[in-house]
Amino acid sequence: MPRQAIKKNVPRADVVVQSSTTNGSVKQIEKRDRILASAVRVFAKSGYHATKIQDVANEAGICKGTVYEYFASNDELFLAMYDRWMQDFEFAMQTCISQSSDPLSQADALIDTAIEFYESRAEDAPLLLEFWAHALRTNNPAFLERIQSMKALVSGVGAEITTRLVALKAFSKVDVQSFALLELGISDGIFLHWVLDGQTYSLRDAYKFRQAVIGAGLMNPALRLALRTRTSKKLKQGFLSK
Amino acid sequence: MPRQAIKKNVPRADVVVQSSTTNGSVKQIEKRDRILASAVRVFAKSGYHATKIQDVANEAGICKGTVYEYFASNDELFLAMYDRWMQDFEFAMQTCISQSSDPLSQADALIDTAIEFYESRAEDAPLLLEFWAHALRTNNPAFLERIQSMKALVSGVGAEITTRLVALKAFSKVDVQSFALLELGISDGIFLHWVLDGQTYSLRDAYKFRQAVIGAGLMNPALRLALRTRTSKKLKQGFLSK
Amino acid sequence: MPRQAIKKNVPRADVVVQSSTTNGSVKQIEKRDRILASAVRVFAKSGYHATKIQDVANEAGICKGTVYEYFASNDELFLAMYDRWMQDFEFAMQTCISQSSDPLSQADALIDTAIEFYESRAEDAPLLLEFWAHALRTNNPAFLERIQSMKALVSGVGAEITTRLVALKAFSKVDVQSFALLELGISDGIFLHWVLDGQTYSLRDAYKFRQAVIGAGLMNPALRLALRTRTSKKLKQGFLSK
Amino acid sequence: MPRQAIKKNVPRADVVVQSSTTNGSVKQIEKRDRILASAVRVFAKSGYHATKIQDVANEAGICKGTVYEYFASNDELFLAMYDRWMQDFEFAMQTCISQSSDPLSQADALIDTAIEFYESRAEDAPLLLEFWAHALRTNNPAFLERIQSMKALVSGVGAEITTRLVALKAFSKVDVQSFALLELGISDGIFLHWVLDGQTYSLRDAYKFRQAVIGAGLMNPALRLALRTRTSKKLKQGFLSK
DNA sequence: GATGAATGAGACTTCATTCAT
DNA sequence: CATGAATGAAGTCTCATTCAT
Repeated sequence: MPRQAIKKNVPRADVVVQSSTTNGSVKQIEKRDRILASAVRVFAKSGYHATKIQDVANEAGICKGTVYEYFASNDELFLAMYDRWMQDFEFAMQTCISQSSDPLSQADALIDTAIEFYESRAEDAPLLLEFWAHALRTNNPAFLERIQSMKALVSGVGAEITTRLVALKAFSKVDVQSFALLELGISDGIFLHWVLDGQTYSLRDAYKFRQAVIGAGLMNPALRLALRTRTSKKLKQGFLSK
Repeated sequence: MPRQAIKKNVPRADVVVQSSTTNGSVKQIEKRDRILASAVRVFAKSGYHATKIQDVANEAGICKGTVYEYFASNDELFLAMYDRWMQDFEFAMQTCISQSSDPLSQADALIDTAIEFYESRAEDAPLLLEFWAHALRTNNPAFLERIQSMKALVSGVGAEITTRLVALKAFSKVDVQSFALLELGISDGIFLHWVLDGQTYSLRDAYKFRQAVIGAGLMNPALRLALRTRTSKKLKQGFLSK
Repeated sequence: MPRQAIKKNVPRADVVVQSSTTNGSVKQIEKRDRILASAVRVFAKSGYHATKIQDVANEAGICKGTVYEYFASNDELFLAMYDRWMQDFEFAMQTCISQSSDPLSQADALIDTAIEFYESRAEDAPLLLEFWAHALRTNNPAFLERIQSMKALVSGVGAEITTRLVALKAFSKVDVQSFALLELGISDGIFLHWVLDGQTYSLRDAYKFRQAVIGAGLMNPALRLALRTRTSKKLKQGFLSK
Repeated sequence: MPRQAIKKNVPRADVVVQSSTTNGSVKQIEKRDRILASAVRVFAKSGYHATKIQDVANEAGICKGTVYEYFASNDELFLAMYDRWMQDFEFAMQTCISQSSDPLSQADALIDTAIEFYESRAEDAPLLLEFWAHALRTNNPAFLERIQSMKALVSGVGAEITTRLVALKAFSKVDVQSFALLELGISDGIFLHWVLDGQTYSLRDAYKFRQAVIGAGLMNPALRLALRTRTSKKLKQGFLSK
């Protein structure tokens, strides 16, 4: 069935619970994973546009035609890579949130998740930018859709936490959707400049600095007072000092 | 002068006050400008990677070879486009800053400049993302250099204003470099998501919302109190409501 | 294996005795040979500089891209053609030399080899000139290297024969290296003018005439006397009479 | 009259005896000469095929279009260059011959002329090879015609000298046409290898060595005896020793 | 399923030549 | 006459995609 690569179903790695009769499928899935992992390495090294199918095949130690058995195009590889990432991110986020029921801790944990996620993928960071840029240009709507659903997910979680913080009077009243979206923008903006600056400072410090600034903004006076010393110290220190 | 397109001197548009003896130069500059303008239109429509020199030539109503007379490559065209933008942005920023000597007004004005700049170039917005992504991938260091110098310029202005706000005790003490860089990141992050969201809400409202959040964070208690009503209203309203 | 045409191993045609397991390789080699043969035909007809990859592909009945699978450039094709020639020449020379152990006969045989080689490739003759001219101009050092090694080979054989002739007192004492090099120059010079003259006379006659002149020069008096009649006849006859 | 460069008559430099009314023509001729000289420099440096009209114009300090005023094509420049050379060569040869009436001295002088001519143009040497190669390939018959007439001239002179040497019984009887042609081939063959060898030895020594070999071949016994010591020394020494 | 040779559309770039100024 | 910008044909080379083995 070599001729229609596109027909291959695209199984989630975590759904691979297969009966013994679909044994062959397991192998297929493993191979698909191997190709995808190779693609990410090549993408990360050379960038999306400079990556040729042949490069991916070489990296995976297979031959060109075989890549087409599993992925119909570079675009599909790129999407699958994003899916894998976002799966990981979602998993990390859910794990993180579930550790605590206190919204303030959860807010912190959410940011930590983002930091760890990005820092652990520092080499792939430019790929995210390329993904965004590509999503805006390609005719394939799947790209923007993926981004939208990821945004919905993350800002949904953020909005929920914020809602609870407002309910607890820890935060001023605020349009939670807007605030969650703003937070997302801020996070990605910091990330963006961290990447453009060649990752020359600590992403964690930058995020913590932003928390000191933003947090201070919405907190109620009592809470702000309680955190004043810590906040003040962080503000004065910045995130650029070595 | 066909073989060294790169050597064509690249005069600032605003310096083109030439004596009659440099007549030929003026024509060249005008042609270069025309090609560049065509390129931007094509880039904006199809994206950087999908744009072929032939497309630019068609758009400009000239033939392929002529494009090469003025720009050695697509990259050069892309850089020139960015230069033109940044020139415009710098000019707008300087004009804006010089309107007032009050740092609070200047901070507002700075943000207004950014808003107006981006909104007036809404169609080209994805190009900025592509520029960033490309800068991280190409071997041509000029791309990242351009970004660095733009960052230095804007964050320099921001840092100066912040320094004065801190000196006036309007703002809490803060590492001004970090804060200026954070502001830049935040601005670009909001812009990024505005673009990814298909520019479906008002960029201005988003920026104003962010001012309510951030400004509230660093302001001294008196100032915050004075602005409380306005801030509170903005926070509650968000930027997503139509 | 498309991206590194150059890496294709370039087996000597006479070594292609392959086990059945290297079946694929044999096919590749055959195809390479077929392309090369086509290239030589096209080169011979139109000349090196006028030959486009597309022409070679057309002649071989394949498409452009396929040529690039086997040869990275026109230059490589040209070199391979020369290699093939020189392989053939070397083989013919070695065969010829080994037929006899008498140096005088060997000297004759060597010249016969050259004559037969050139005459049998009369159509390709201008290509040799082009190869020389190109070797002096291209940045690719392989061209001159090939020429040098061919010169070393031929003049080495010539020097050895001459050394033996001198040892036998058949020839006057002479610097054998210089003499061998001179012989080579003379041969190629005659060939050159034969080509420039449109191959309008017999190359063989010209070479024989030259033997009468040169041989007469170095031979010892006894030998010269013995050959006088034959030599004298050849000298009087020249090589231009039909 | 810019449109038909080809119509310009191609005056010999030595024929420029013009009335004052054709004053402009003198300037034209001078300019033509200047362009030609520039062309030779560029040809010599980069080779015929790598030379663009623009390069010639740059070297001459004029602009591209002007080259076309004087030469319709690169080919015409190449031919003109050859003409200039051959004019010089012819002049040198005639001068040289006329210095003496003794054919042996004239034969020597002829060779000296060739040596000096080639040595003084060592840098241009590869151009001669390119000229030959090009002559065999181009559709323009003028190239081969030029070569033929030069050959006729030189071998004519050579034949005349040889005829006289034979008449004087200094040389054995020989077909003078063939011998003259052989001499020409030998000269060019030595020259050819001298160029291919990177001009690493003395062309003069190589020519003198060849004279020892060839001269010895045709000379009558008495003459040979008279020159024996000199000849023998040259033969032993060769031309490769430093 | 895997392979990798073949394909050929298509982008890049160069440059001889023209021609308006 | 000189200029040099414009032209566009022509060649190089790449690589996504197909498909026979």
